[in-house]
Amino acid sequence: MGTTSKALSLLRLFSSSQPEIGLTELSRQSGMNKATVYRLMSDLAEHGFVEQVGADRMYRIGSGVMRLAVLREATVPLRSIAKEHVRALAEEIGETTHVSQVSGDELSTLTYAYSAKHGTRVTMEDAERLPFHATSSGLAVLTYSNAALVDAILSKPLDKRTPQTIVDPQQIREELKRISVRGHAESVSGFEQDVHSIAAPIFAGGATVCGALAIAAPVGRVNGALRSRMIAAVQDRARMITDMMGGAMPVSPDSA
Amino acid sequence: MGTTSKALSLLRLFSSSQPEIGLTELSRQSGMNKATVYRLMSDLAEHGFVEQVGADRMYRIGSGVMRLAVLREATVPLRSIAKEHVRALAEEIGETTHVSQVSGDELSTLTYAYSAKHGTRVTMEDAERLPFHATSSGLAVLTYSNAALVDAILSKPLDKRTPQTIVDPQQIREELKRISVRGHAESVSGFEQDVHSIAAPIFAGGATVCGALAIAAPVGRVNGALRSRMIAAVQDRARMITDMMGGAMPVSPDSA
DNA sequence: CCATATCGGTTTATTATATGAACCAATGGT
DNA sequence: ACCATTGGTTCATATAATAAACCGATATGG
Repeated sequence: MGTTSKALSLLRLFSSSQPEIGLTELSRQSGMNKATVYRLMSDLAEHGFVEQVGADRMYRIGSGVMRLAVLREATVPLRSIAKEHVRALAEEIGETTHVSQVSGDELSTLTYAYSAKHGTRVTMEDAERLPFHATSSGLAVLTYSNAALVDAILSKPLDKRTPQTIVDPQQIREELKRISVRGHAESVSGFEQDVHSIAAPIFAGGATVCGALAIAAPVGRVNGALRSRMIAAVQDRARMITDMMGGAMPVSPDSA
Repeated sequence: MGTTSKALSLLRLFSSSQPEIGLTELSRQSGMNKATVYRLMSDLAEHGFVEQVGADRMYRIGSGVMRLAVLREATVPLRSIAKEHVRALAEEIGETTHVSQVSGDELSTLTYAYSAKHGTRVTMEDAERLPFHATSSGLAVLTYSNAALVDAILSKPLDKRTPQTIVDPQQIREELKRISVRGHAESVSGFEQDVHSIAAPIFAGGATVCGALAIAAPVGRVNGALRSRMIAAVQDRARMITDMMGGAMPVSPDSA
C-alpha cells in the first residue's frame, strides 16, 4: 500500500463512537508500526486533518477538513439540501429520517432528523458507516450502482448483524431487482433489531446514485397505513432532492 | 517533504474560484511531476477525498471529506453554532457577516450571511483563505494566538492587497496590542477596497482561539453610529459563540 | 513507595517505495 | 493535416518510509 493511502486509512479509524484516538491505539488498530503512525499523523496534523488535544495528546479530526467540506458543499450541496428535506420528512411522518452518502465503496450517514411525535424513536449516530447489504439505504444505493461496486460488496463475506440480516449474495441480487421495480428498498430488523426502514435512492450529476433518503421506525409502529405513507413520502422526497441536485433517475435500472 | 504532505498539499490548490482542476494543471501549480501527481491523486481518490468528474476527468473535492466533516462537527460544532449567529447578526446590523476558522497557520471562511437591507453589500466566497495581516478576522485571531504562530506569519513577506494594507510587522504587532485592549479588530480597505470590517475572536476548549466573527460593510455606509453598533454586536455575538463552544476569553492577552 | 506497564515520541540502519524523463493514445483547435 | 494539449503509463534510479530498540514521563498496583 502506498504511504498516502496508509495515512488516509488512519482517518478511517475515527468514528462517532471513537472520536479521539491515541498514538498507540492507532498503531494497534491499523496494524502499522508506532513510529510510522506517528509520522503519518504528524503529516496529517500539519495539514489540519487531525489535531492533538488535551494532556494525553489524543488525536481527533482537525478543522482543516471543514474548509474542504465547505468547498465540497459549494459544488455538490447534498448535505445542505438534504437537511431541510430530512427535517420536513421527519415531521411529516413522525419518525426518524436520514440521508446517507456514497463515497467509493462506503456509505455513511450525512444528516438525520428526529420527530418529537413519539416518545420512542430510532436513534442515529453521526457519520456512521452503513453496511450496504443490511440497510434499506445501502440496498437502495446498491440497486443503482455499477456492477463493479455491487460485485465488490457482495464478494466479501457479509456481516450478519441480526438474525434477520440477509447475507446470501444471490438473495440480495434478487432483492436488488425487486427494488429497481418498486423504486424503494426496505429492511426489517436487518441492521438493528426492531427497526423497520424504507429508503429511496438519490441521484446527482446525471444518473449516478450519490446516496439515499430513509425513514426508520420501530417495527411495532409500522402498520399497513403508515408503511404506505412512508413509501410514498420517501420516494417523493428523494425525487425532490435528486431534482435539486441536478440529477435524474436512470431510465432503466442500470447496472452496467 | 514527505509523500503524505505532498498529497495533502494538492488539496490546498482547490478553492472556490478553482473547484475543479485537471491533472496537468495540478502538476503545474504544485510543481510536482505529472506522474507523481497522478499517483497521489489516485490515492486521494481511492479514499474519497477527491473525485474525477466529466469527460475531461477533472478532479474536485470528493464526498469522503463530508464524513470527516460531520464527525468533526459532532465534536467541535463551530460551523453549526456559528451559522445561526452569523445569520442573526447579519439581520441585526443589516450587513454581511462571516465566521472564519483557524487551521494551523491558515484562516478560512467557515460560513457567512448576507442582509437584504441594502442593495449593495460586501460579498463573500466559500472556503476562502484569509490573510492574517490584512483582515480584521485575521488580526483578531492573531492577537490571541501563540507567539510561534504570530512570528511565523509576520516573518514571511506580507502581501500588500490594497494601498491601505499594513505590511510592516512592527506596526502590526502594535496593532495587536491595541486589539487585545479593545477586544475587537478593525480593518478599513485592508483586504478589499472599500470594505470596512470589524471582528472579534472566538475561543474554544479553554482559552485557545479557534476563529473570529466579523461584520463587513461598504466603507461609505459606516458612520460613527453604525460603527459603534457593529463593535458592540460583534463582540456580543462572539462571546455567545465562545460560550456555546465551551471556550473562554483568556484572562490576560496571552501571547506565550 | 517502589516496581512495572503503558504512554507519546525519537533514533538509525535497512529496505521498500516514490520519483521523473520519456513515451502513449486521444482530443481539439488552427 | 498538423501541432499542442490533455490524461495516463513505464521503468531505472534515487529518495523517502519503515521497524526495532530506546527514552523519559506518567500512571497503576501490590
